Amino acid sequence: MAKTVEQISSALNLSITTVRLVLNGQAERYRISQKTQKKIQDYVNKYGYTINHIARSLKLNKTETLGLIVPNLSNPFFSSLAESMELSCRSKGYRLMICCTHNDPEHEKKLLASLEERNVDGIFVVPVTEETQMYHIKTSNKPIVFLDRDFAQNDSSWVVSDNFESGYALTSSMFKLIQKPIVFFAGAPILPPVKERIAGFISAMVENGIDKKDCEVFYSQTDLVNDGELLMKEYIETHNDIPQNFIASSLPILEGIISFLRQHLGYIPDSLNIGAFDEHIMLNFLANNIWSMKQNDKDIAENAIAIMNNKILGEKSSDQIKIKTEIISRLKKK
Amino acid sequence: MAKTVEQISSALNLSITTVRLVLNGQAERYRISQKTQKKIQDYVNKYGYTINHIARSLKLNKTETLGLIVPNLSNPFFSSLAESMELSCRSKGYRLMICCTHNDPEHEKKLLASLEERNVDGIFVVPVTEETQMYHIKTSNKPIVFLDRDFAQNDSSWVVSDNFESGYALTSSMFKLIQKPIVFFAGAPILPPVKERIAGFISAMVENGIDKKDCEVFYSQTDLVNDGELLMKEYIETHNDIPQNFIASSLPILEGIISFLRQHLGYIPDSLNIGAFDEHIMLNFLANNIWSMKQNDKDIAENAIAIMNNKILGEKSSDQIKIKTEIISRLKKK
DNA sequence: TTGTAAGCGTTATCAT
DNA sequence: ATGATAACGCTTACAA
Repeated sequence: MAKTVEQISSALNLSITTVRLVLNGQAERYRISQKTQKKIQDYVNKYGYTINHIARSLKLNKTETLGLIVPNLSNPFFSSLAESMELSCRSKGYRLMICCTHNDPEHEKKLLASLEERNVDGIFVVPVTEETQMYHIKTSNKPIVFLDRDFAQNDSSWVVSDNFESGYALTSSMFKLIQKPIVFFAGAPILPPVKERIAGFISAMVENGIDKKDCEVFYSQTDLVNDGELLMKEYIETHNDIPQNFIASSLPILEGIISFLRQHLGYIPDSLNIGAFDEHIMLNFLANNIWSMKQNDKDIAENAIAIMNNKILGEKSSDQIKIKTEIISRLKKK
Repeated sequence: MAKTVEQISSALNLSITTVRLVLNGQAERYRISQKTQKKIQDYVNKYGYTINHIARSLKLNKTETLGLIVPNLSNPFFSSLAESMELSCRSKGYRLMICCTHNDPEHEKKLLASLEERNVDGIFVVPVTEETQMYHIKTSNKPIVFLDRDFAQNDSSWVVSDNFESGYALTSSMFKLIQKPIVFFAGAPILPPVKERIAGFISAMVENGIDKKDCEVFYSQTDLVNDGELLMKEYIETHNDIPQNFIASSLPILEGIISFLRQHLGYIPDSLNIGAFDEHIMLNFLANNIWSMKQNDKDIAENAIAIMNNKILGEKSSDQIKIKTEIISRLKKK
């Protein structure tokens, strides 16, 4: 199978050019005779022909492939982002190579290098640290669009959610119902989205008459399930009680918090009012009042690929786009 | 940046071969002078060098890249499978290209063709239908390892979970506690895993003295959230009641079931006993007794890549491996 | 110790 | 209407 053009042409006693012209649909333009066309078509129908994209890439110096580097796929936000990115890329005629860094900065650098070696046309990155982001900006010679977060605050291109607004809206919504202070469990406050969500949270609290020093924020190191557990543990140790109203800065953090409660108490009190960043249908599983801020990953993906396309086409735009989030509330029926 | 070997050699007035030898770590073998080596090293340190993997691939006819085709990434099982696959591949020196079919057979065929055009060294597929699986087997000229399901029942290579045993174990475990008939909500019974899980379920029920005709199985078309909702709707319409004890054939189906209950009743009765295929930490969110069968995606990934490696090395093994699953039970404290 | 040259399968340009 | 050929950057065998 998988004849090359060379094989086809020699089998049919035609020149490579002739075969290529009909294979590339330029038969009419060059007025290749019907007979020749048919001969070639028949042969291809019989034996098949799969173009060698590698050779094509070498010649044209483009691969029609883009790279996506995310921390992981177990965070549902990243997996749905990856899925949306893959869809958007394909609709623009690109393949997507998805890689995970597992939060390892060195790994992230190696992945970027490896994508460049493979000559992808452009790279999307959810950077793990400020340092890696700066490194990529400095060393890469491919178009880069950063996703989900921007540490750099320079003229690099990025598409992120409007996290301040998101934190503000979530907090306001919750406060309207519960009228009480809310605790914020923050995964990794080094991450700009977390920082901004906290800022939005505090801003909304203050606006609702809560003193800034009464806004409790618990910090952790990373955005993983384990840290959610530690955060809740820490709260319980310091307060000798569980928090009635809280917000989790990401789904993995929430997963950890709930897991810890389940272990600690044996159940999840359904009186808790819970706010969450990122939406997931499994939030339905909770019996509580629950508000979640859904990021619009389709929108993020489409904007990101549009920017990338511009860059590839040589327009040196350095676009920076904030995408609106949407609140989903699930309230108990009384 | 990104000098090519050609550029380096002409800049330093050395031959291409010389530069290449030191870049490929063969300097000692060919006794390149220290001075020359240093000159090259310094230059590369200063200007950088990223090998053109595309050109290399064209010459060597291998890309060190594998393809993975899954239905989607929103099903947490597939996203964690993809993550594990990516890890395993990388540990063996391969890149992984992840693509989603969104359950579209034609799409699946196109993706496979496109991976072949890109000359990947091998392809992992979670096939959507028997027809596509057969098609791949017949038309592909790359090594293929099927994952999660095998429709073909011939000598193709696959790695799947032991789904009969999985269904049997889950049902037995649940029955031990509840001693009552259990309802099975089946996503897409055309899928071999679902079929086998049902067979295991029935086998366990019968063994526990339940008459086979009292084993209720509700069927649907696909494995998506929407079908879970329809299944529960159908049950409620025919029984005028909700099922006390049930099993969902996949997480999306369970998500649909729970969502429907939440809409229909306004809450999830915590008396329900729930069995689920595939594990997810968010099952912690449910207040119910819940048993889940965890597939060992790391094991699946490692076996799959091992088989692939053999195939690539030319050993015509057609391995077929069933991976054990593990039960996770979360029982309410009394 | 260093250099030369063929070839991988395309594309693109120029001849016939 | 069809054919010949250079070039993309790499590997590899062989020559000097």
